[in-house]
Amino acid sequence: MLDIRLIRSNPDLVKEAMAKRGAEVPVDELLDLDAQRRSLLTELEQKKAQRNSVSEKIGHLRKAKENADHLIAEMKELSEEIKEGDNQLRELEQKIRDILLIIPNIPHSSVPVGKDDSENVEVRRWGEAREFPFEPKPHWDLGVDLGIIDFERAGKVTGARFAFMKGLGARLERAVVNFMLDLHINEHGYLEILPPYMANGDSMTGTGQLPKFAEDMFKLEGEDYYLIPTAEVPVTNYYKGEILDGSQLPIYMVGFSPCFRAEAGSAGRDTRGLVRMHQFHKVELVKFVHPDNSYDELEKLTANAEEVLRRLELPYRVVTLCTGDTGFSSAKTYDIEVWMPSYDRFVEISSCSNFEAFQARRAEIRFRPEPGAKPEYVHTLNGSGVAVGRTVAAILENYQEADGSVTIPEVLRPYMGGVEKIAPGK
RNA sequence: GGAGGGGUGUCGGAGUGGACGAUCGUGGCGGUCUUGAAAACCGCUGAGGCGCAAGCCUCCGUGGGUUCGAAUCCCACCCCCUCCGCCA
Repeated sequence: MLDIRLIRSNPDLVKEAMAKRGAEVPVDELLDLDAQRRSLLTELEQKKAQRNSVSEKIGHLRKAKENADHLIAEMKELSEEIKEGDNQLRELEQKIRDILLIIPNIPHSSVPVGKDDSENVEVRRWGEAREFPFEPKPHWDLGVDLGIIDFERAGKVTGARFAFMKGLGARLERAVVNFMLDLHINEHGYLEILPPYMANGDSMTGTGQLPKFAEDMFKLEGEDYYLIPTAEVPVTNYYKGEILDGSQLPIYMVGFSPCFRAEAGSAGRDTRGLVRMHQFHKVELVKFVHPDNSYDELEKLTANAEEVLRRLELPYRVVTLCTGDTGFSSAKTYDIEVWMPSYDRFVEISSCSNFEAFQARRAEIRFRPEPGAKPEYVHTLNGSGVAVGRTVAAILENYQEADGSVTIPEVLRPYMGGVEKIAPGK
């Protein structure tokens, strides 16, 4: 959510930013509603001040056993007006909030202007894509042939875009999770969080999934509970409505959770394999930081996510998303893309964003810079550290051998009980 | 799921229709005293909105309602605690 005061004082800046994103936003309507709200508020406050002082007077008269009927009659009328005004005000505020909640964040000045993902800018590359002396298999064939992934039975038991992981496949997934968590906890200084896997509508609004992206989520019937699309939701909302002590910042948290996504509108895309599932695991990095250094924190967070791929020795690149491709709540996003041989291109495996005060304002997460000072909004950041299913897919594909086996990356072997290879027929 | 109790400021805990944005204690900050510290004493100490300011308005779990006036009365919902049931 943007600060209404910014929109009021600098509407052109906001319009320009929205144009860069390709977003249609009714700024003028908003300003008109805001002006109405402000004049109504002034009028109402005057009336309330009068009501308060006269009501007090009535109290005094009553105590003194004097007659106050004429004042009461007068106040009855004023009260009616106030009630009506309050209703109008509530309506206006609702309309204003409804609009504010669908306005995306303003892109940071360093974000390249562009219309879609074709205009994202590569900032660095790491590792070399392996040359295969044989035709590499896609991970879904490898997984099925090795007997470690079963898509077909998942289709029977649940439906499309689900999978069973079996045997060493399940173990590999678990190893990847533990490796990532240990790295971020022990070496990068994050606090481990195991969050709830459902969150209420208010939390979903806080991080920006609602109201615009309801169709992307699974909702429990008859409840205000949604399956989380990412641990970002529960972990960021952990401090919802709170005022933190400035000395606590920065706060680093790493949450592991399954993620549930309806994938509405992606019918026909990535229908095979582990890349686009209704349920997948993700290790998510979340930061609450001082506004002055949130961009340094974004660089560090991205580096923390990259470290996962370096240790797994998976080739990747980092791109800065352009204005048209940057997510709704984000001011700046780096995507990390891993090399996927079957796609013959890089595939997104992490998305690292600085939301500045956008989420903090929605979720009311503030900090007090100094004892006694006024609270300010924190800046929130998050990034996948990284997506587990896609990591497993990338390992299978990049580490496959001509005989259909898959070598386990060195760093994962301790987590696999020393297993070095997953071979067919085992 | 059933029965009962409860949600008030950092925390504890008063307050059952008007002088209560809220007694008191506690914690925090500042000061007096002291060689220093502790103790004692004095003062300050929630959030938000509008305003240059003075000041005004709103907020006692949330949302409605009654009333000239609501922390206080009524209704609904949420959360917490205790007991029972059921489970992992």
